[in-house]
Order: sequence, then C-alpha cells, then structure tokens
Amino acid sequence: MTTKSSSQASTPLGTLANEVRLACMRISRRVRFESTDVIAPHQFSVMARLEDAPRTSRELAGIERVSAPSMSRTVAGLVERGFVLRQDDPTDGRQVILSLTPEGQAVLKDSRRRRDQWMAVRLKNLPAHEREILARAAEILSRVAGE
Amino acid sequence: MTTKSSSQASTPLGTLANEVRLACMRISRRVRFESTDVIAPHQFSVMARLEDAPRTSRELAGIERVSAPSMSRTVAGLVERGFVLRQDDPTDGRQVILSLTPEGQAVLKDSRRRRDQWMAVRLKNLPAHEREILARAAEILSRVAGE
DNA sequence: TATTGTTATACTCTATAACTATA
DNA sequence: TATAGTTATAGAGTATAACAATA
Repeated sequence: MTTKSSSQASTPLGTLANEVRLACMRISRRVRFESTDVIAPHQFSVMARLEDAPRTSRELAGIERVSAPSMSRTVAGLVERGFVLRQDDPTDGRQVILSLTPEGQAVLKDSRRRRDQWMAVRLKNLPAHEREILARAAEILSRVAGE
Repeated sequence: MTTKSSSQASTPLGTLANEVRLACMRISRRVRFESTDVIAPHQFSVMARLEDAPRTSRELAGIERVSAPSMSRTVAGLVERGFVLRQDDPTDGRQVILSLTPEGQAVLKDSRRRRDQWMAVRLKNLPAHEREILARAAEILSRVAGE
C-alpha cells in the first residue's frame, strides 16, 4: 500500500498477517502434539507464572484470564501433586501465597526441555541464514505479542 | 533482505529453539484471546480440513488426532448448526461424506478475517524491513511445522 | 459492605468400551 | 471378521451462582 521502499513487492498486510498467524499456530500445534508432557498446557502456564514470582490465586486468574473457581481447581491439582506450595499470607488472612516447589521447578524445566527438543532438531537442519531470519523474527514476534 | 551475518556463531541452537517456540506460542495465545469467535478452535480446524476437500469422519479423526467418537460429536455439532453437510457415500453404505455448506464457508472466512485483524493492526505499525523478515520467517516456519 | 477463596452445579471436549450397520 | 460410525459413560477444564472467612 503506502510503503514501497523495499525493492521487493511487499506482501499485502492482510496476507502477511494471515501467513504469520498461521505459521505460529502450526508451530504451536506441532509442539503441543509432539511433546508428551507431564503437565497440561494450562498447568504449565500457571507454573511458569509462579516461577517469575509467588502470587495469589486471584492474581493468577486475572493473568491467565480464567474464573476464580477455575484457577482454584487448577492450583488445587498442582498442590496435590506437590508442584505448588500454599502459604497463608501473614498480613491478610483471606489470601494464600502460591509458589513453586523444587519439584515444580524441575517439572517446569523438564517440560521446556522436551518442547525445545522438537524445535531444535528441526532448526538444526536449516541453513544458517534461515536460522538468522528466525532469530530476528522471534524477537519481533515476541515484541508484537507483548503489545 | 541481506543475510547480514553479523554474528556467525550467533544464537545457540537450544536458545534459538526456545525463543522461536515461545514467540509462536505467544502469538497464538494472543490471537486466541483477542478473537471473539463464532466457532471453537477444534471446530475451526475441522472446517478448514473440509474446505480443502470433502472427507469422512474417520479421516478427520485421523488428521486431527482425536478419537472417532470425539470427531463424531464435533461433526454432529457443525451439522446441527448448518455449517457441515452429511451425504451418504453411494459406493459404501457405511461411510458418510462430509463437506462445508455455504454457511460454513462464510463462517470460516469470517473467522479468519477476525483472527487476521488483530495481527494486521500490529504489523501495520512495524517498519517495512521487519515485515519482510516476518514474511520470510512465516515461510520457513510453515515448512518446519509441516515436516 | 467489599474482597479472597471455595463449594455446588452444569456445560463442553475428550476418551474408552460397547453397539449397529455395512463390506 | 473387519470397518465406519454412533451411543453410553466417565474424566478433565471451564463457567456462573452461592457460600464462608476476613478486611
């Protein structure tokens, strides 16, 4: 449309959006299918949040955009399996501080390793210049996703 | 784009795999959250398969890697809503040929448009050279995901 | 009265096992 | 006997509504 600075004919914005989105969804789908994981996606996501910092159930529900009862159940399952620790907040009796146990940290690390393995095997077979493009794209996409 | 081998031993393979995977998952996650869709992800996926070509329930179950009863239910829901058409196979009475109705095609198109919209808005704000990187990355990632 | 969290209940998507109809 | 598909039943994950405990 407006931009013509590039020597090559730029991909129309709608088409590019579609291609980028589809590519990302295909990769996510394959990674999900290939990795035989100990924890489910939503559990992984919650544990990753707790890795950054201890949080309350309410905070997690807000971040993950699920209802309070749903998060309550997810957390209960992780506590039961020994991956998450519950501690009463000394300053506010209503709240419960949730954090990762060493077992939880190990599970999270192992889960990431399995997921990366599938991708690493495939990236290994790419020529160097394509890997360079993916490195740049990853930075751009992460920035876009965080907006 | 120039290859611009700024750093030959640039990103370690494991790190790159992690960054690319995370970037794709973040994009997928945001797209999923942002798009208020008429159809659920698994329904979208099935309808997209039928757009390529009419198929049987069994075929769809295999492609989508779900059980036959699960696919049976998913398809039943789409038929009930008028998005998918059932037709008895004249050569094999056991089989049922499934295909998209015009309504189904319209829903699929609309769903794609909504999903692309979120991405398009964000890509619009990127400089041209970054969009070029994403265009190339999309092609590479689609190839990798299809392996 | 407002907030944090849980329990009660229901809906959806998934699965395995058992069943019907056809080859 | 094998295959395509459905029905029966159960297990997760999600939601809203109602409840308890604390601020």
